[in-house]
Amino acid sequence: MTERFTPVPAHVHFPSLEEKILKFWKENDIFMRSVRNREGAQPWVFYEGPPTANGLPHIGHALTRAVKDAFPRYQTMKGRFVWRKGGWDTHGLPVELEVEKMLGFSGKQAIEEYGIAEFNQKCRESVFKYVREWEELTDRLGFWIDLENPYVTLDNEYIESVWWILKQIWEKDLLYQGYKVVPYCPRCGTPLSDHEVAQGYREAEDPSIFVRFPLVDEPGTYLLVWTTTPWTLPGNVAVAVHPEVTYVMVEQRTAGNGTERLILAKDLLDYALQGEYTVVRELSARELVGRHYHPLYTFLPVEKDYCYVVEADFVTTSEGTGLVHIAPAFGAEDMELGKEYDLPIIQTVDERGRFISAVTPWRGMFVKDADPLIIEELRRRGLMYRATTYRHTYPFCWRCSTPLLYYAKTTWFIETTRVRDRLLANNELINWYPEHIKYGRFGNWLANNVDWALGRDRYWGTPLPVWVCDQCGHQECIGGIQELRQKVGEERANQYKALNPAEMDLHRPYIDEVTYPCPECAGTMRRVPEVIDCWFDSGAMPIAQYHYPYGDQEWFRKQFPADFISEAVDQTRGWFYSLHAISTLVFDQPCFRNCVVLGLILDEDGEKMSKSKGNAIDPMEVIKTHGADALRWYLYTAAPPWLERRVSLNLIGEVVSKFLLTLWNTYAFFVLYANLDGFDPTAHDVPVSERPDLDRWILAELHKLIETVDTRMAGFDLTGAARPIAEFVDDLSNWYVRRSRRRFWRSGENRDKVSAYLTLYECLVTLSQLLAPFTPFVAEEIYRNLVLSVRPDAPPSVHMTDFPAANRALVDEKLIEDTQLVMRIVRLGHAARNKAGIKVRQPLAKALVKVRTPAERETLQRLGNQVVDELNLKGLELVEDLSGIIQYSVSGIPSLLGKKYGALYPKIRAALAACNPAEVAAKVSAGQPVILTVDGQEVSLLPEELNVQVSAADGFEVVEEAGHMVALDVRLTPELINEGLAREIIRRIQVMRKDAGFEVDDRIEIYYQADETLTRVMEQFGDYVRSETLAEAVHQAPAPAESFRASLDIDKHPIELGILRVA
RNA sequence: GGGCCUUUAGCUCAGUCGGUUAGAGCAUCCCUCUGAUAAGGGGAAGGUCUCUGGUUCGAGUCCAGAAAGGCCCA
Repeated sequence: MTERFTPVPAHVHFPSLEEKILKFWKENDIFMRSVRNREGAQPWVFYEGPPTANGLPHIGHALTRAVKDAFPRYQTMKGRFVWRKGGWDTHGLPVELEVEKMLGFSGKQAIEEYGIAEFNQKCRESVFKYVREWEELTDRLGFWIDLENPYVTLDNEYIESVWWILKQIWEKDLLYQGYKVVPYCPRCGTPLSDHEVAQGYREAEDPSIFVRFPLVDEPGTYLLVWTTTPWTLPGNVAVAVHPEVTYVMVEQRTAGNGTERLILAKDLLDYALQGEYTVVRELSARELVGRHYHPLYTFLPVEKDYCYVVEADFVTTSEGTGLVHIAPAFGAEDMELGKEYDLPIIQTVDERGRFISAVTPWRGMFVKDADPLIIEELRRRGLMYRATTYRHTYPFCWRCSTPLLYYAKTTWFIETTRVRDRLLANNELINWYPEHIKYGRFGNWLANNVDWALGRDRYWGTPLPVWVCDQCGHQECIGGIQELRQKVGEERANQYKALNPAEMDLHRPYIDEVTYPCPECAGTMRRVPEVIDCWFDSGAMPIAQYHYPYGDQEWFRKQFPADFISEAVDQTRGWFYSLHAISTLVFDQPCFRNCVVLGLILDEDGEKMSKSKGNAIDPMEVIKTHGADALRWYLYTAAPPWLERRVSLNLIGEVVSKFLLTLWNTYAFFVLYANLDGFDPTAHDVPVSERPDLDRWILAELHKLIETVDTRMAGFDLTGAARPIAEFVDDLSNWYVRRSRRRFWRSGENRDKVSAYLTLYECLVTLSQLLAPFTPFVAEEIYRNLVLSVRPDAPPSVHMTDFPAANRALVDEKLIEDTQLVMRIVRLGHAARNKAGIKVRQPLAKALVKVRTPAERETLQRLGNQVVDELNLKGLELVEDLSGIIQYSVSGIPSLLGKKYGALYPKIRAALAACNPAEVAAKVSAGQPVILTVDGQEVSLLPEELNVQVSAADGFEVVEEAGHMVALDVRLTPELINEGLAREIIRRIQVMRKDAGFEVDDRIEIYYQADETLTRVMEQFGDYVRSETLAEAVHQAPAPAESFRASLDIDKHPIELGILRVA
C-alpha cells in the first residue's frame, strides 16, 4: 500500500529539517512568490533599519530580525502586499574608525597624507566585510527580506535622494551654518550629533576644584567657584548666580594665618567648605550681580566688558558652590548666556583639542592632560581653595572612546527646534510598543529637541551638497545630479569623476573637485568640506531607498509611510528619531505608524552581552544546535519583546522538548495512523455538530485560539499571540490525542474514527498556518505534508495561504468550561490515587464525586465517561453528600464577607472557627443561612458566602479542591486485582513488542508459562490481552526459539513470555 | 541631578478588579503512566513577592519613599 502522507520520523533533527525547507524555498522562489501573490492588494509597509556589515551579527540582531519577520509574514497571510527591501548602512565614523584601526592611523592628518581617495576606497571595502555572515544569519533564521536588491547608503542614487531631502530643508530655510558649542571629538576632529553623544556616556573620574575669583572692589574677598573642567578656565568670561538662591559671605583663616572672605550659596556651605568658618552675612543674588572680579587669565586680548557676575536659571545648589563659571566657548548654556549679556567668546583650544599657542604655559597640550598643570598653577597663585576628584557620567566618543569636549565651532545645523511642535504633533500619530516610549523616552527627547548638528569634518559620508562662492560667499544647495551638471555645464561635467556617468562617484574627494562659476559675481563656487551625519542617511531611507523623487514616484507613495518598524531601544534617539525628524521636515507627517521597541538581550547571568566581555552567544551556534524555529519561538515567548531577557542554549533547548517536539509528535501520530488507515481527509465530511464532545471541545479551543492570535498579532502583541499557541498544543497533545488514541486504533471505518481524524487534521493544518509567522520552518513542513499530499492544487507553501479565520459559531464556551471541570476532576482523582499509593493500572470500583452546582453535576453526567476512563474506574457516582466518609472544616469567602462586613470580618472568621463544622456544612448543603452572634450583633452568613472543606476517609481516599471533591473507593476485590494483573501483563507485552522492533500494526502470537495466579488471569482475561496486543492467538506453552522472549516477575508472580510476529 | 523600565521559587516567567493556602515550566528527589512523544500525570522540596512606610477588615496587586540592575538624558 502506498502511503498517502510522507511517513514522519518519530525522531527529528530540526536544524536539518530547516535546511531542507530553506532549499525548498530557494529553489521555488517561495519568498518572492508569497509577496507577489498579494500584488495589487493594499500595501502593508515595512522598513528595514539598515545594519552596518563591518561587524559580526550577534544574538540581539537575531531578536530584531525575528521580530521584524513575524509581522510581515502575518500581514502577508492576512492578504496584504508586504514588500520587504533590505538595506545596508555604509557611511560614517564607525566605518572610518575600523579602517583607521586597520591602517594603524591615529588622526586626520594620517588620513590626508594617505589620500582621501584611497582611504574612502578602503572604507567602501570594509563595510561589506561581514556581509556574508549577515546574509547567512538572515537567511538561516528565516528572515524573509530582499537582500538581492537592497538599498545601500553609499550608492550614488541613494546619495542623490539624500541631497534632494537636504535641498527641501534648505528651501525651508532650516539648514544653516552656526557658531555653536557642539559635543566634539578631538580625536576624530568632528562634532557629534546629540544622538551620537547619547551612545557614549560612561562613568568617569574628573577633577573637582573650588577656585577663588578675587573681587575687584573688595580685596581679600573671593567668589568661590566650582568646576570639573579646569581646562575651560582660561576661557572664563563671567560667573553666574541663581536669582533666587541665598548666598553668604563667610570668613575663614588662611594657611598663612591671615583671614579671607568667601562668597558661596548658603545651602552649599557644607558641600564646599573645609575647616571652621564664620558666616559674616547673607547676600542676595541681586547684591552680587554686576560685580567684577579679576580675570584668572589674560592670554587673549578682550575688547568687551567681562568678568562680572551674571544671573542664570540653570545654576543649581545640588552640588558645587552655587556660583558657576561661564565659558561660552565650552558650554551650550554658557554660549546662550554670553549672547544675552554680550560677553566675549574666548576660544583657547584648537580643533585637535589642544591649547592654542597664545595659551603659553600649556600650548599644544591636549586640554584634559593640562588639567593637573592648571590646578598646580592656580595653587601656586593662591587661587585654589580645594582640589579633589569627582565621579560622574561623562560623554565619550561612541566609537573611539575619547572624552568629548563641549566646544564652540562653526558647523552646519538643521533647525529642528523650529519644527519641534510638528515633531511632537506627529508623534501623536504613532503607536509605540511599549506605550510608555511615546511620552517617555521619545516624547521627552522631542520636547527637549536641539538643532541637529549635521556637519562632520570627515571623509567617508554623504557629502554636504552646499557650494559657496570663494569671493562673495553666496551659498547654494544642490538637490540632484542633473542640477549640478547643469550648473557646471554638461561638457565640463563629464570631465569630473564625480559626475561622469561612466565612473560616477559622488564621494569625497571627487565631489570636492567640482566647481562652477558664481551666479552673483565673478567668483568660483566650491563645495564646503563637510560630509553629513550618517544617521541622516539611515533616516532618509524611506525616500532614498526608492531614489525618490528621481525614481518611481508612484511606488514611493505606496510605500510611505511605514505601517511597522522595529529596532532595539537604543535606536530611540538614533534611527527612530532620524526617520521621524526627516519625515517631519520634508512631508510634515510621521514616517511610521507602529514601532515595536525591543529590549536588550542579556546572558545567562543577566549581564549585557558584548563582544568585549566575551559572553556573547553566537546566534548561528544556537541555530545549529536547536534550530531557527526554537530560537525564534524562545525570543517571542520568553518575555514581551521590549523587556530585556536572558538567553542561553539550555533555555532554547527547552523550547524544543516542550513545544516543538510535542507539536511534532502530535503530527507524527496523525500521519502514522492516517497512513495505516489510508485516511483521506478530502473524502469525508462529518458536520462538527455531529462529532463527539471531545472533538467539538478541541475545535472550540482551536477557533478561540485563531481569534486570539489574529487579534493580538494585529495589535503587535507577539508574546500575547504566541503563548496561547503553546497552551493549545499542550491541550491538543496531552488531552485531545491522549483521550482519543483508542478512537484511532479501532479497525474498519466508522463515523467516530472519521470524526477524530477530521478533527485532528483540522487542528494540525490550522496550527501550521497559525505558526507560520512564528516558526516558519516546521509550519511549512507540516503544512506541505498534510495539505499537498491530498490537495496537490493547494498553495505550495503555508506562507502563501490565507491566515485562518475563526468561526465564532464553533467556540462553545460552555463545552470549554465543562472540559476544564473534567480535567480538574481527573486531576483530583490522580491525586487521590497517589495518596492511596494505588497505581492507575490497578482498576478501582468507583469514585464518589461531589461538585458545586447542578450544572456541574449535569456536565459530569454527560462527560463522566472520560473521568472513568482516565482514572481506570468501574464507575462514577455523583453525590450530594459524603457524610460518613468525610470530615468538614468551614471558612468564609473573604472576597464576599470582607466586602459585606468590613472590619467585622476577622471576628466573624474567629466565630466561624469555633462552630461545629459538620452542622455548618449541613446547613450550607441545605441552602440555609448560618446565624452567628458576633460582638453582640447577629450575623447571617449565606451558603454562597461559605466554603466547606472535607478531609479524611475510611476505605476511601478523599481529595478536595475549591468545592470539588473526589472520594476514591480504594477497596480491592480479587476481581479487580486480577484485572490489574492482566493490564500489567499487557503492558509488559507492549514493551516487548517495542523492544522486538515490531511495527504498531504487526499481528503476533503469544506464548506464556506462569504460576497458578497468572495462569488464571490469562485464562480469565485472554480476549482482553489478545485485543490489546494485536495477538491472534495465546498459547500456554514454552516459547519457540525464534520468538522474542522474556522472563518476568509481576507482583512477585513469575511468568515466561514469548511473542512471535505473524506473517 | 532628571526621565523611563525592571525586581515574584536555584533558573525562565504568569499573577485579571485588592480577597481563601501566591502559580506554571525547567532543574532536583520520590512515585506513576505510556505502541506518538526528548513527552504526560501525582507528589516532595524550593518564596522575607527587593526593602521601608502608608491606605485598607485585608496588599504581590493601590500610594509614597528607598535600594539594586538596566536604558536614556543633563
